[in-house]
Amino acid sequence: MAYRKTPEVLRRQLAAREHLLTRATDLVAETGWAHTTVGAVAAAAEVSVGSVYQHFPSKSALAVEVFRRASGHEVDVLGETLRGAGEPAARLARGVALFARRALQRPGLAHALLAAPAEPAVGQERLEFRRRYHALFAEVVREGVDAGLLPPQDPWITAAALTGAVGEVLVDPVSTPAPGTVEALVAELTAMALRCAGARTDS
Amino acid sequence: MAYRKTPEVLRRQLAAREHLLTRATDLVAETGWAHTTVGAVAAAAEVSVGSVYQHFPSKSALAVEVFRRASGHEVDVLGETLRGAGEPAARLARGVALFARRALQRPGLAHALLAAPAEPAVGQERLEFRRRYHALFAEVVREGVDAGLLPPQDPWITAAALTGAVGEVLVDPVSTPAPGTVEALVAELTAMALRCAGARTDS
DNA sequence: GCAAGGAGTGAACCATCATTCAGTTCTTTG
DNA sequence: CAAAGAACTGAATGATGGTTCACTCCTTGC
Repeated sequence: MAYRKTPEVLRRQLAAREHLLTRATDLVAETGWAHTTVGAVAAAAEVSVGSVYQHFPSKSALAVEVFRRASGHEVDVLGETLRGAGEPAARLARGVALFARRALQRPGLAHALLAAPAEPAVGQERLEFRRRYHALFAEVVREGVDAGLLPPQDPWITAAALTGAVGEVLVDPVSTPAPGTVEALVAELTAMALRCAGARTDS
Repeated sequence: MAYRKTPEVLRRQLAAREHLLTRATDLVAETGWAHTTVGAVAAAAEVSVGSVYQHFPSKSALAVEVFRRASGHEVDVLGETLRGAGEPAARLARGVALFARRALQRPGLAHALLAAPAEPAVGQERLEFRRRYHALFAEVVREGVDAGLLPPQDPWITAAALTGAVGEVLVDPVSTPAPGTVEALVAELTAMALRCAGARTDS
């Protein structure tokens, strides 16, 4: 035997894979899924088209991994906040604000993850992650209802509304124009979320 | 001159056009935009591919018209209800219920219109119609706020949440399984909408 | 240095569709 | 019925973009 994979080679391979993923994510955030062709990703990562297939079995697989990474991170962050300390309503408010603020910081990526047209495999993945968002929101709402802090309601519907509301705001490119408007928007969204869940705003 | 268009011929042409549109709409509702190719539409309408181009300059034009017809009808119906008689909150409740009920009656079409991946031209149209839905909802909310019947709020955000919430419920294929569940779902959605706008539910 | 074998390359290949157009069929009118 | 002029047809065309593969370039271990 004259050749064996060395740790150094493996490290380099992994790095190349990471590089492809980050460049592909950037591309998706900037241009959307439609413009993210294999050729474009390869060019952005400064490798050949063929090399992409050394790391991913197909374009779909690459796209799905891009989606999973970005979305997974959001779910984790949101989950941490929603499951944190404090009363359910307070956690809900913090979660919505965090979710919205993060999305508004990276509008392109948020749009790609939540709404932009994508190939079927990514669409499937999107459904799966939407379910996770719903589950997280629904859990907090359920807690609030069970503790008598929120009025009786179907937590799943409320959760869907919250996800949908934030998503809607992002889908419309008319929004997020002035940087100074962000906090006002977040405040309005949070207030809406609390009303939506039936929390007393006693403003 | 040996040939001139006869009213009969014009009628037949118009009928063929209508036929194409209805079959295309059915196809989109059943299989989504991706599977709705020119060839598939032609086959469904039992005409040749070339004939499609006698009625529409391009596939995009056909798709856009399919979308406009279906969505336009929904906007009209919703607008009528939201601008009808009664207090803002009552109209809002009726509008949401109507919107949801109609969507749940034709889940495939609703999904195609609100969420399914589509070509850019249709996506653009979708944005436009989403804005119309928002405007309709926002108008009612604004009326309620101005009349002091609803708490101060950004009507646009509330409208976005309402659209998003109904959309979310439809995007998830897990929903709308049992036919008997529809009314319960509509009731929950309506209650959520009223909370969302800050209307007193005084249940 | 060198043989073995993987990694990297990109032009060629292939599949999918939208679109066109030369030929055919149908309608109208004299 | 015949000529004119549309409407209809579907195979050919063209564009796009994912996938492959014969080839070159590196690394490794002797």
